[in-house]
Amino acid sequence: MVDRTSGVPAFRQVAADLRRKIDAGEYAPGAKLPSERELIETYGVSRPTVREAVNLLRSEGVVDVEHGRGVFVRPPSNIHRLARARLSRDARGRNEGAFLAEAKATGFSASSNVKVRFERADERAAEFLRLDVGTELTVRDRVMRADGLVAQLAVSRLPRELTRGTAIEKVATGDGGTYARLEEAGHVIGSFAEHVGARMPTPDEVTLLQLAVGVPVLTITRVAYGTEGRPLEMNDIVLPASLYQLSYEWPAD
Amino acid sequence: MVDRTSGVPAFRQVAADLRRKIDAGEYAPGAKLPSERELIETYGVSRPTVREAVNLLRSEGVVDVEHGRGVFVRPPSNIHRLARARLSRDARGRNEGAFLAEAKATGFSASSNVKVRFERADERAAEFLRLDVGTELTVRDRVMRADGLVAQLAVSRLPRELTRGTAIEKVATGDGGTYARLEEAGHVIGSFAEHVGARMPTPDEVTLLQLAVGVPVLTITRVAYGTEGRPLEMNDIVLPASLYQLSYEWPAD
DNA sequence: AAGTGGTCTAGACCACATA
DNA sequence: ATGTGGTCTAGACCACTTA
Repeated sequence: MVDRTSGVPAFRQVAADLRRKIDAGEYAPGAKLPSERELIETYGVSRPTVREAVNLLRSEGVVDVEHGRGVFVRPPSNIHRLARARLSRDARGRNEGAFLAEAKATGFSASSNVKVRFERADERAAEFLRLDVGTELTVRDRVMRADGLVAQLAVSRLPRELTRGTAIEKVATGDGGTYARLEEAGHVIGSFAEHVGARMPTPDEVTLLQLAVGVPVLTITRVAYGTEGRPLEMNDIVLPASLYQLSYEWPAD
Repeated sequence: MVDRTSGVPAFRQVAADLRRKIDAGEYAPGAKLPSERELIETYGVSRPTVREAVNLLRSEGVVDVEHGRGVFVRPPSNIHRLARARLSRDARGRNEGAFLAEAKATGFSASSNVKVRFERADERAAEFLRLDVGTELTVRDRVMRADGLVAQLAVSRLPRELTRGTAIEKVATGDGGTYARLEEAGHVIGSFAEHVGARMPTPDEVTLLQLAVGVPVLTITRVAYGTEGRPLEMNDIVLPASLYQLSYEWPAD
């Protein structure tokens, strides 16, 4: 039963009590919570109030709701660690690119859908690639799947000048991927930078990545530089935060 | 007005229409959306339906709601870039530690509250620090503020063996912070690793970090290793994803 | 005082999952 | 067929902000 004199809204009291029971293990991961009708009885509140409480837990990523089945404690998902080694020349030598390298390493069957298009650099692209706004870019738009589930979105942009006549402008870039083709064309990669952030997904991303409510996305903007420091490629990557962790290591200096 | 025959729920249609108008610039960042009573008229739906639509936008981080004032398009916030240089020996030499280094660099006045305690290593800490479960740890629990606003939470754990008799067990560690004291005690730092993820905040974090609805947190687990590769410290850092971006760069190999 | 969002109720009907 | 969540209504009263 909720305390009507405390000043704390009823739906927050219900949510807090359920959260406490989940944390205490009273409802284990994967377990079903009482139905909305039962919670109405238990706490003495109306259905909209119960639903507001459940929605709060949902947006916190604590529970999953399945229509017709019930409300379940969200089990922790297996986190894939992406290490910078995924971008090493060795990894490129062995297969098709960073994503497929990782997938093979973790025993996943992987595939990816690619669309290639050309566009003019906007302000952001121009800054990362150190070009003038309006410079022609080759854009590779990829949806990557592991075991049939969509796992990442990636939009790669390169100055078109670097990609003319290479397989980078084809859908299939061949073994070692874009970076291998760049190096064959004489643009050896000297260094990488990654800028990592997180935000809530757009509705499009929710659909494409099949995201549950309350799951943010990690965003990575990766820039590949040539040996003289010239930016060769920028890659905007979006991945479900529930599935990935990014690992970086470096010597102290 | 909503289309009752489309099969798309009314509150989603309202949310989609408002989102479209925001994206199109019809409501600029910071602008006030029509009041709930106005939206009821515009779309021909009940108040709970309007509120459900607004809640959806809120959980996406698109709008902020202010009681008694209205609903506003959330303006983009200034993103601080945290680069790995924040952990360099140079930065330590100049000031009190990684967080204060960053704050000074960006012109913020910064402060931090620290609590020191001792506890036994749980399974996770034991794995990161390569110790046996139950080993005694020194734990430094920090709340860091920039210009009075809470900006990050950090929980640092070290084998107590390394901290006995040092200022690391005091609230004030002195110039250069924990890492400087570790090196003075003969434990020179050889490398760092950071494991980055994101998730929705717990209710406690929402309070401490004064987070708006729809803002995820970035989580960093940083491990500092000695020159022989021994883990010296692990640091669990939580920061609002709306305020920070993490940058890493490394030479191609 | 007037306008805004915050909370809550008591229902109704629909859609999905399972037996 | 039954139980589950999904959507929606038409109110009511409260709390905060601004004038």
